[in-house]
Amino acid sequence: MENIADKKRAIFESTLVLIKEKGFHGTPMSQIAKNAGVAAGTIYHHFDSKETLILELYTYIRDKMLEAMLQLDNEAMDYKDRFFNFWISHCHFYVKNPNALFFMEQFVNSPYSNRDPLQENERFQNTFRDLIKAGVETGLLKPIDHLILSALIHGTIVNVAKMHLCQRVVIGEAELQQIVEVIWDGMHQQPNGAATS
Amino acid sequence: MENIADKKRAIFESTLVLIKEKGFHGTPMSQIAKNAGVAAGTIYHHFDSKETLILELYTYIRDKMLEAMLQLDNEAMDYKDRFFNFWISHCHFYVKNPNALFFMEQFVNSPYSNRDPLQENERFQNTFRDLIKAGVETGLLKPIDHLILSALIHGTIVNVAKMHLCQRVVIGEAELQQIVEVIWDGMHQQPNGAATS
Amino acid sequence: MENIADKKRAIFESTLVLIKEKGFHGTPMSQIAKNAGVAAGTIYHHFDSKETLILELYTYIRDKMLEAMLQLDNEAMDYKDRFFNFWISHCHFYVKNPNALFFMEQFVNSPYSNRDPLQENERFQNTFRDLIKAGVETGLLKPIDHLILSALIHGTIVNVAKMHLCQRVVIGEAELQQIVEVIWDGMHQQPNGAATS
Amino acid sequence: MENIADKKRAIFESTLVLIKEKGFHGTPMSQIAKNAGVAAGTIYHHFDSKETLILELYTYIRDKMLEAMLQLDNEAMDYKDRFFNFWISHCHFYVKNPNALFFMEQFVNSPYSNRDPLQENERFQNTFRDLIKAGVETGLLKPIDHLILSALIHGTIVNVAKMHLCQRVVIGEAELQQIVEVIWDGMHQQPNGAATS
DNA sequence: TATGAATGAGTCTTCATTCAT
DNA sequence: GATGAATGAAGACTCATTCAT
Repeated sequence: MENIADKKRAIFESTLVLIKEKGFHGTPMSQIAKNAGVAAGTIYHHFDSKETLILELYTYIRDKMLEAMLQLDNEAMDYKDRFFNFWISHCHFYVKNPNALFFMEQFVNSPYSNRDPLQENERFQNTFRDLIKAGVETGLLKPIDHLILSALIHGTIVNVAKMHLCQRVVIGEAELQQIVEVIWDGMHQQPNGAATS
Repeated sequence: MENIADKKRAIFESTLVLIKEKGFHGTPMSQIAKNAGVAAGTIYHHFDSKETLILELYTYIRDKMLEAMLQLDNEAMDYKDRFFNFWISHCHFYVKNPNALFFMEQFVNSPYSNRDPLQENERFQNTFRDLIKAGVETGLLKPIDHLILSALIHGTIVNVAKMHLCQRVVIGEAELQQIVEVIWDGMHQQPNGAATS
Repeated sequence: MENIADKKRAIFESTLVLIKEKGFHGTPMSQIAKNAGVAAGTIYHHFDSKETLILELYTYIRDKMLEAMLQLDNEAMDYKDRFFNFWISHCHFYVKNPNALFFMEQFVNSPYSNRDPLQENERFQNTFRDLIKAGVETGLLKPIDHLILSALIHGTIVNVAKMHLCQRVVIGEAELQQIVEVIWDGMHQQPNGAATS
Repeated sequence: MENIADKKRAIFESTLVLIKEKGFHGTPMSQIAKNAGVAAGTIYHHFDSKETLILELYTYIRDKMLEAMLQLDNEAMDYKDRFFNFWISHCHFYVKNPNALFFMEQFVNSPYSNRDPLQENERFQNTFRDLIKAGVETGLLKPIDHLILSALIHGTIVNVAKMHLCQRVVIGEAELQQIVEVIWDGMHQQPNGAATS
């Protein structure tokens, strides 16, 4: 039976919607249950506590995100294309899943994230990190600690997605392309090693 | 009286510390009061509710941040220097006020920020926006919607500051310089109008 | 089928163990089921409710206790020996079945026992009462209401067994003998009718 | 102000009544609060949790009991009189405070009592123990471990009080006197050292 | 009969807010 | 204004019981 997985998914999605609207605190388990179409007690057959639910929801989203991002990726592709792909598909994911974006942002800035074992998630981190590292090692990206480059990339993705979702600017495919160009131009290293001044 | 302002400040700082540690939900008014050295009821002489307190705290921090950022700014300076200054002093502010960073990040991603009239804050936004707009208009920055550029800049500042505070990379003045260079290189438009490819 | 009786017994024993450790309240039906090796719903094929289960468990234990106590009894024996036997075998039962002791003590002091029809149990009461009554009637015991004498006897048995189980004193066979001697000396009536002063 | 102590007392008494009627489990904090004339939350200003409340209630009762028992005691009195006094005033206390009796009996047989530090209560234990020890040392009582004698005494007190309260026998002052006589006769040692056989 | 996932009423507990002093 | 005890609504969580399989 797919039932169990289905029920968990229903609870995840219900939680996601409510947390986006009301925040962690503003989202009672009773309402999560109601919106998921189950009884309050049922949640506790699948998750030990509200905290566990949120922690697992985090992992669930990371997995979905990774899947979405790998769909277009291909190690045989040109580095720059892979770089662009990554940035854009990550951004797309957030734009298409705004609840996920707001959840993630609340999560990483909340005390929950400190308690997270962060191991499952490493699969996501690793994939991303390897791409950046490779760029630095092959000299395509400037010689800067890959963690810093990641921070820069991730920061831009999230903020651009948020700006889009807040409807403050229209950001179509053309704009996205233009934006990644900016990121790339900043991180890219000229073949002769001379970064633009 | 300075007393009132002092008491408000004490409440603000107490709130800031607790929210960084425990999050909005994990921070009861009673504890804010205790850490601020006042009685629980006293907070309600200064703030209508917990929500008001948090909303005002947001403004309080924006003001402090603006003040910090304007200290080194000077309209007579070279554009690139002003740009660098802005980025770096903003980042410095967060690094020196980690509680403020974590508060702001929780705030902007919470349902609180949706209710914020966003008017007070415009002072901050305006100052920043004008700089970016000027860059675009004078052709020093690529011709991209200034809101997008702001998003990119802000995203990088916040994420670099977080990475620094999480102690995952050592980020000294040299690294900061190097990082803004990346941002600048990405946004800067070559005099001849040809952006790097 | 022996199966049904076996299953009931398994449920009884599981309940007994858990109630000793956790008390009535701390013992969920689900755990009783798990420790008994059956499903939660199965219990309800054998008992109408948790209350019924506990009420029947009470009877189950009374029966086991009576059986244990009658094993050494024999109407042909000397009265004093029967008296000693009763006291000691009752105490032995509790010492060998500490779970039963703790269950009974919780039970008789709980609101459950008020609802108990107390009929089944009379078999136990009767056997015991008859012995005491006979003692009074034959003048071997002091002329005191047999219910009072029973209370005295039962109170000493239970408390001595508890003291033993709490490991606060070592109580071997010699001590037991000495203790019943005390009880007997107190209740026994001198042939000449003069009770000790 | 006596207010705080008064409020605690009101909560204690409310708890006592309800626990006698409904048991630990059947007594919700909300009802304790209502019967005590306070709000549910108020209880938590005085007690950390339901468990703490019950633990403190235990101590509260021990104290009241000790006080009642010492009222008639006097070291200058004849040993036998003190012994009788102790037994009877203890029994009286239970008869006059049936709620206390049922609470104590539930308590000592529940998992709560295992967590009790049992230190405060030692005052009670010590007073009682000293009396018994003195009896053994002076040869007035049979040479049996004082813990065993205590168990016998306490067991009889509690069970006689219960029998009285269950209305199964009328136990007046004359009967009480007669009963302690039984206990005394059992434990007392003949001057010539020959216990009755 | 046996199962065990699902139910939802009921519990303990927290905490924003009030108000008499 | 300041205090902090009191309030009680609301939330997380438990568990006896049911019922479709």
